[in-house]
Amino acid sequence: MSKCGRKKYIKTNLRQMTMETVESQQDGSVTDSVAESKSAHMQTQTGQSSVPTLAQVATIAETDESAESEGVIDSHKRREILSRRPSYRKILNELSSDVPGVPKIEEEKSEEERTPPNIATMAVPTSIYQTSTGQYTATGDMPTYQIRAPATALPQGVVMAASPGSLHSPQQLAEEATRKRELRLMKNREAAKECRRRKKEYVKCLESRVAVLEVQNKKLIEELETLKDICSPKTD
DNA sequence: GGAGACTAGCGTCAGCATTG
DNA sequence: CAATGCTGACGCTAGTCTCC
Repeated sequence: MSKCGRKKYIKTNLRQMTMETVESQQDGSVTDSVAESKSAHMQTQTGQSSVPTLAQVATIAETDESAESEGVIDSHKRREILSRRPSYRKILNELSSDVPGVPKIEEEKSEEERTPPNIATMAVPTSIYQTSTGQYTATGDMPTYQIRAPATALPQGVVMAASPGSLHSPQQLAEEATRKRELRLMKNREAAKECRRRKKEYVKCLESRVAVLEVQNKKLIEELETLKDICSPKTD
């Protein structure tokens, strides 16, 4: 980032942080979801609790209006509240079982089988659209993009170490630790990309579903009006 | 045209879930 | 039960928009 951008960023965040601080100081309870999530995350930094989802945060904000602080919630209940929701893949697949036309997010395995290794493929963004009959249709370019990290694509300088038993010196151990870290970071990087892709797909799917339901709702309302007219003809 | 606001996307960390 | 996967949150960067 340029220095200008960096400055902008800091300023923006300072403003947000200030506002959050003011809010939390004003009423003693956190109403801002962002502030809530941030504070929750801070707790995780100190090893206190897990991170709530946005929806969960909203729920917490709603249900805990009367509660003065988190201390009121006993640890078990809080754990339930903060429990993790299923992955986007699961949610979308459950969704797809309700609505036959909704495309499933494909399993990792099949993606790998489909995509030759060492090849990064790019496709135009997935378009999930509805047909005139209200069915969801997924175009053929379902995998929005896939940048597969080839098995041999370890970062430069990262060498496949020998088995742990053959490591002797502290230096070797340090190198092994570094290598593991690099590997983990690389995998996590890819996982994060994939996760974001799925999330976008999931959101698109939900948006499509909303569109379909809105159309259906409109049609039903019109049908109802028609039936009303038929059943109660005007008496002039 | 410059400054600030807004947005999208990325890398990383942390912690729960899943798997072997 | 350790290793791995998944995902929310955070910090950051870069691009675009809007206002002056």
